[in-house]
Amino acid sequence: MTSESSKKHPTPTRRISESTIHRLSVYYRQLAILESEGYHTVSSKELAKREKLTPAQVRKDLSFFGSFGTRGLGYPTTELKQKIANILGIDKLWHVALVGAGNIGSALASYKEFAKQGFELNSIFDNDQRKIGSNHKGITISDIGTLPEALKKHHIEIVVIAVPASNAQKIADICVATGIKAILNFAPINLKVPSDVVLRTVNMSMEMEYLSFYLCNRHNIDVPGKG
Amino acid sequence: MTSESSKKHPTPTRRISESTIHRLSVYYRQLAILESEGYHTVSSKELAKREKLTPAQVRKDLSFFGSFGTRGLGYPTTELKQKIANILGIDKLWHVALVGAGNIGSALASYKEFAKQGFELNSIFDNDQRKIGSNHKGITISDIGTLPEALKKHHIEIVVIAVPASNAQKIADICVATGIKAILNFAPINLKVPSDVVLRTVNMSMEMEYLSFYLCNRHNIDVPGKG
DNA sequence: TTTTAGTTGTGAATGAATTCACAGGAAAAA
DNA sequence: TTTTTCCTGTGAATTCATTCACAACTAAAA
Repeated sequence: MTSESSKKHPTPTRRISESTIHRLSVYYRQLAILESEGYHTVSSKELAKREKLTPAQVRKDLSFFGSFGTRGLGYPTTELKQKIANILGIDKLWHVALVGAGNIGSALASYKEFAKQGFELNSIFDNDQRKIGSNHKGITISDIGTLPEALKKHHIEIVVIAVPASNAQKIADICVATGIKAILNFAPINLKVPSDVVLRTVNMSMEMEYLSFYLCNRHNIDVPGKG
Repeated sequence: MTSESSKKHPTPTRRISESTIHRLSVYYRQLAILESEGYHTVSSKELAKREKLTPAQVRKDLSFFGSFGTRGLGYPTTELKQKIANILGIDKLWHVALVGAGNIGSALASYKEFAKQGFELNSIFDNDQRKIGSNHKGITISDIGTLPEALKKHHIEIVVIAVPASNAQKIADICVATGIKAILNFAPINLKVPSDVVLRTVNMSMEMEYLSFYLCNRHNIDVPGKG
């Protein structure tokens, strides 16, 4: 961590929309590309063009967190990338545990993008005796019964749930009871967590259903994002 | 398909938001649960309570597509579920192809929820000679070079892309050229497709980044959905 | 030095999504 | 039959997100 990254960005006074946070992730990726292409600065216009957004949107999103640009010049590529990393909290290492070593869990354990962004997966849990003790990409699979103590011992901050829908709520409850405040859920079920715990659910069937709706309706109606 | 399901719902006259479509998927799942619990009717109040939404939101979402309820009574559970299936287009069989039989691709091929919702995965493609010809859950993995003709031959309507980011755009271009109008992308890259093709991208790193942002900021600011 | 071209940051205007509030209707109780 | 209770469907009001439009500033050219 550089001294740069530990400098705090101004605390936003207003509610930040989910869309804005999502776009910050998008800007971060595009800035990495611009950096690799040798650009030292980038304008909101160029950034917007590359992501099919409006320049005003880019500037407004960034303005919630501070003034990072120079009038007449644009934004310094590397510095802005670093600032966004700081805003998103990805300029530090997060300790992540994975629960469920089935099909999706195994795929996630092998997913290299996580590590690249500072998400360190160092614990995997399962309830299948045949899997417990075995090695997956250098990580030993632990008994799910040891989840509470292991979460504390390894200072886990984020739990990825990839167990069948029928077990997911039970796992979520254990995580919440152990003090976990962030859960990424792949089970196709609406988990209930307290309001101070942030939950993101990736439901692949629902993504397919969106595509299906569009295929059925694209001749009749406008669809968002399809100017 | 019943005669019920082929009856057309009224064409919406106004743009339907992504959020509304997403919530229709949510209602659909909750209606299946209510049905299994023996409820013949359900009020917008009850449906809202179970999904942490407002009753007005539920009624408004449904009203874009027609009048499905009875004043004083609520909505007929089974019938409404069927109507939503019809709106979403999941009361028919969709032909789906998967490109990429790596970690994520393999997990998706084994994902049972797809088949349950009428998404029939009947073709898998890869460029790895060791995988081509082998069997995955009863589906032979084909050479990616045969993609264009195979998409036509099997009447594929939806393509799931699960190849590395570096190859994803190339695959998307092939799909678009072959006439595919719906793509579900798992590669961590912003694919470019024409405006008449619907694209959904699932980027797991971005989901993690959202959690990270929340963990960093929950003490300072409001976060959407966390009243 | 002055002018011109370029770009940010932000209050105001606009547009979109959600919630309110109530007329209209259905069923059950009185 | 009449009254009461319940619930939908929807126009209006409100809240939230995006876009506009321009003052403020920078750099480079004249």
